[in-house]
Amino acid sequence: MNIQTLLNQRIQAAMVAAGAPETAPALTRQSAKVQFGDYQANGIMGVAKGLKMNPREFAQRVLDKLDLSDIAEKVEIAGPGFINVFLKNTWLGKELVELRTSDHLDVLEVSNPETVVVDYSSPNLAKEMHVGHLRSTVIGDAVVRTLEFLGHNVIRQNHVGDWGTQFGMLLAYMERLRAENAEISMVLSDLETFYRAAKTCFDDDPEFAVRARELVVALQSGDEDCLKLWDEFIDISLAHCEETYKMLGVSLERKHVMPESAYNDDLQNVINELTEQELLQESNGAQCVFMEEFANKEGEITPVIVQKTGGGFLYSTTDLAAVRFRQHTLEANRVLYFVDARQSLHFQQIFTLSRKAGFVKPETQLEHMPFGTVMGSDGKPFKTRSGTVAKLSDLLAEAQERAYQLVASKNPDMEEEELRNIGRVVGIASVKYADLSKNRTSDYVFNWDTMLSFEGNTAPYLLYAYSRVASIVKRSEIDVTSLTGDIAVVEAQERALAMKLCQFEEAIQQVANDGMPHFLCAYLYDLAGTFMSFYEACPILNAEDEVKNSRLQLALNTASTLKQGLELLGIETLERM
RNA sequence: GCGCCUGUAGCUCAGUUGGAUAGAGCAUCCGCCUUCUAAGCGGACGGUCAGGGGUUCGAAUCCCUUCAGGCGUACCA
Repeated sequence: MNIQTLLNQRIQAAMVAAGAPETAPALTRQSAKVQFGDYQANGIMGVAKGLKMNPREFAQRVLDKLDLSDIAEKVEIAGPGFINVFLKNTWLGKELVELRTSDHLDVLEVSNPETVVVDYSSPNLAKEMHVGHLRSTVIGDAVVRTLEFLGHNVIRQNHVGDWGTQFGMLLAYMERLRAENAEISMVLSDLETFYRAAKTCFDDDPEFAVRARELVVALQSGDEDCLKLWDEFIDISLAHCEETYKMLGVSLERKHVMPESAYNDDLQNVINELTEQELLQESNGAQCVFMEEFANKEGEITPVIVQKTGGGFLYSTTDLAAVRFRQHTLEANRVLYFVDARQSLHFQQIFTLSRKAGFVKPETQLEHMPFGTVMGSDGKPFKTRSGTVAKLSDLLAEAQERAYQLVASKNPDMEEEELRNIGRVVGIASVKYADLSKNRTSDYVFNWDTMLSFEGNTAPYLLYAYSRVASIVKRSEIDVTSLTGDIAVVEAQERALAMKLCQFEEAIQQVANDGMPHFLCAYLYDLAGTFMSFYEACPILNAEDEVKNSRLQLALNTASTLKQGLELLGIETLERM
């Protein structure tokens, strides 16, 4: 149930009936304050102006055409011309019974599912995943889960970097180790060390550097031995990624990997098509596209280089090939790119060029979902104490250890095994939630203490709230599937909780539209807080039968909404903590 | 130089696309455990929304400008 949409449609229809143009927006929103009711329509003033009418007078005409008596107990005109809607408690109660008996939290699957291609995570396989990959991976995964929950056809694309000059260096080092009869898979168990060792050889040993360059050429010309070596490296590196995904609880699998190298055979075709369409222009030996959209005031254009002097291709070329693939083979209606904000210009260029070249249909949406940088407390990009970029797996291990210490200190009597599991869930959840709960586009400061705190908008608080609800449901010893009867919304805290529960769909709709999971986080935090207040004020298990039955259903709805919401964020829940 | 992003309470962050008296958490202070998990709840304090100008019924939000910071800007990705 999406109350906002429902009210918006009905108010808008009333506005049209009252003489507004068809396109006039009702702008129905959740009310800013309790005294303004549950929902407010903000569109009246703007429309009245267009009609050259007094806004309050027009609001009255709209009310004359608006019948909300089935769901609202009061609809009033307020201020300069707002329409405030106060929903009926009985209606909320009925909706909550719907919610409880629905297997989908009463969220309607979209009637027109889209094929949404989501490009996220996309680490470079030359190195291990580090903290810089956290945001794309975690945010992308939350959006993917949300889109799927709403019924869209989602195609994950892990556009990993598996090609380029640095692989020559890595392959040369593998070759050397092999000559020394070292066990390659063992040496590659720590990719970070491996990379650094290879780099040292490359910098210090001229012979090695020559060999590295030879291997790049061999690799790109399809030399079989070289490809075998490369395959082996890629396989091990991907296995590292998968380990991290598993640890993180991210839904990416091997089948979602669509590496850069997969487009190799298509790159020349991209150039050919651009040539045919007379979009290409040679400049300083490179093949470029000059688009007036990227001109400055003096008319100087920042070009897109699609082929280097000497014939080599670039990431632009690969991205263009990927756009074509996603349109023509995957048949995307919408393509989302969860990539660092620093690549904004690059994507603007790729998207604009893709349209000019007809690589996508006009109605296909290409959306860059940029995100900010994870910062240290010094305000600079997050590093470890030693000053290196933090490996993601190390970071996650530390999170679990820190959470374990916390949990163990609060539960001295708990079994070690359970403590470890709670530590694992809370630690991972804390890192993910700290990231997800911030506005995607801004930078944020990485801070262990705040993310692991039980106070405020944090994973521990939400997990605790969930375990509290779960505990109530369990203690009731009632087969919850057999619950029947009405949900009576009486006390203020019951009403606040009821209202929140009915707004789940609105929150996830925002996540799907804008690719911003922090809307769902804010919602869940609100919901948890509202439940806590209800929990303090309204006894559940000790209440009389009918009240108990009603409140238990409220608790049950809270539990399932929290659980589902966290699941959409890719966060596990705990029945006890 | 040019372009993009950011600037909101002492700190960390929201602010539903232009709506009503700008909201949370932390910190500080004051209350609440013989009843369902106090890892909790209730309350208080705290603001020139970086500065200035403009647009209009109405601006943290849109436009112009100044300042401060970050990032990008022709053959890395």
